[in-house]
Amino acid sequence: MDYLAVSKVMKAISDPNRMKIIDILSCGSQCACDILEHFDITQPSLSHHMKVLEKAEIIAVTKKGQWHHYELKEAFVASFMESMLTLFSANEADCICTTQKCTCKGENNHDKTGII
Amino acid sequence: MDYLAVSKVMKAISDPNRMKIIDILSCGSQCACDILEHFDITQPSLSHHMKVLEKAEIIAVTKKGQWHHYELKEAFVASFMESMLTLFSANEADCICTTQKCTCKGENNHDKTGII
DNA sequence: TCTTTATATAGATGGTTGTCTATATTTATC
DNA sequence: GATAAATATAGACAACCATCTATATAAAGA
Repeated sequence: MDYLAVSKVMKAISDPNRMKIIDILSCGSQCACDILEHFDITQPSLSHHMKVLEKAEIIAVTKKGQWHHYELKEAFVASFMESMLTLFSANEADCICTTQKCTCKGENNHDKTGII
Repeated sequence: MDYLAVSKVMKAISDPNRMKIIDILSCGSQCACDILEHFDITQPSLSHHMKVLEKAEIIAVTKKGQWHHYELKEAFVASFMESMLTLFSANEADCICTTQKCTCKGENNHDKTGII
């Protein structure tokens, strides 16, 4: 698992305002000026947040005249949820506990023999 | 949805090293010294990371003698995955687009009439 | 072309964070 | 009790980040 890559995406999500933006966009696409009305931040601050989400490939933009319409990328949602499932699941096939040497002095759920 | 609360938990997860710790613990509980061997950081740095995860109620500790055994909290995994589903899903019943006033000049998926 | 509206960029700033070294605390063992 | 091992705490520091004000760009309409 590419921890750095996934953590970059998570950091993009884990700001309260950006999380709210995602929640808003989960209902359908909206332009920046509409999104802004849900917040108490300035327009440049929102612009910054949109850039962060865009760079993380969480949202996509389509420009119509002066309006920039943002939408939540379905592909992102699917791949992110799968990453979270992988992270929290004990998948012994490619688990870090089996692929990396484990010199446990304590307990380890993979080795009940106490040899390792 | 409590964006601040969820974002605090996400911030706790979204460090590459802490994410790796979670991945390790998803295989079963381990003590700090065993976890440390997977990393290139110092012991105090790991101790700091464990505190962050503990404070976010992502992991739990049981102390046996000098060893502190850490485990991933099942309750956290369940509630976190549910939060993510809520975040990404368009739940029109309590969606922010319907509960908050929306003065959209552009498009909005909840209102096809163009009145709002 | 001038004005208005929507969005982006530049630069500054205060706060947060991940890491380190050094040291303390706690527990087991000799 | 002295030593060793596991973990925690204190304090420092560089890097990052969310926000702001001020300004620029781009598109639409008068």
